[in-house]
Amino acid sequence: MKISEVSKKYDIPVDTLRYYEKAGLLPNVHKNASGIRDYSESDCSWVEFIKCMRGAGLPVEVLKKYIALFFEGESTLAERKAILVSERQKLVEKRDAIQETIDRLDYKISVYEDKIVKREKELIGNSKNENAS
Amino acid sequence: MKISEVSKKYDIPVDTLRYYEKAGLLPNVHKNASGIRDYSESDCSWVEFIKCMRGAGLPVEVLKKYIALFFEGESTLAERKAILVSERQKLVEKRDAIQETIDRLDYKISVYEDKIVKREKELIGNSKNENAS
DNA sequence: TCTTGACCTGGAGTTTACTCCAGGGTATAA
DNA sequence: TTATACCCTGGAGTAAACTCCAGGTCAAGA
Repeated sequence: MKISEVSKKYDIPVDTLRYYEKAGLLPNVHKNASGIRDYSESDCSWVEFIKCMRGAGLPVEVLKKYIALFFEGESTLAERKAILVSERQKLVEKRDAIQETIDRLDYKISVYEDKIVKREKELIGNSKNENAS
Repeated sequence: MKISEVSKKYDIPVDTLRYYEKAGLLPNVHKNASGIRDYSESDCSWVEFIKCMRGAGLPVEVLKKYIALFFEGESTLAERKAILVSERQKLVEKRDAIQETIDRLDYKISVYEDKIVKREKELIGNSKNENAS
């Protein structure tokens, strides 16, 4: 698969795909004789994984470390798991912080709705007065 | 309240508090004759609000706009509400993306646990063989 | 009076994650 | 065979949100 196809498939700019590779997130993308990338199925799975993780905000550095450990083999299983557990915990905290903010916004929005209705009523009242005077 | 007290109370660096002010998030912090900031109760409420919103990832620019509208008065109620609704929606999407990633990590972590247990068993097996030979 | 610590400003520097660009090679359709 | 579209690299540029620093003011305690 060529880079433009991967880009389209996962909706990631080609520059970003090259950047991820340079950063060490895609260590195994094969290049043909004239230097053009040819993404394998496995490369694509990694792209999809990276997209998901980046979408949740995991740092590129963390993904780089994880992926490097992955390609070191079985001896790194425990360390890889530790990374995932730690990042999972951070995501839970982030999700909860976001949820609290959503709840707070919900409340504020409902207050705004009340205020806006009230103000509209007042404006109608005023315009009636204007017409009457 | 002096800046260092606000900093301690909300766990926000003094430099960040000054930065927020410069960015327009705290338009009303009073300064005494010698130019030293004195945060009012109301300023503190804004600091707390900003901390919550920034913690969920709302951009400084958006907060700046919201706060500017707030100080313009009642005529901006609808516009302010629209900002909150729009940001709320983005947070919901973000929360859901994070939740999906958490779920995915949970699955991966459970797979890792299985693999690690399996590998430990094999290692014990090998060491038994070693002892026997 | 002197020193210490907290405060001030304007502006430069840092970090993260892209994003863009110049300059150049390659393949393929007309 | 020539134009067009796509690919490459290395490196510079950008955006957001801080974070740090130099150089200076000011109040209070020894």
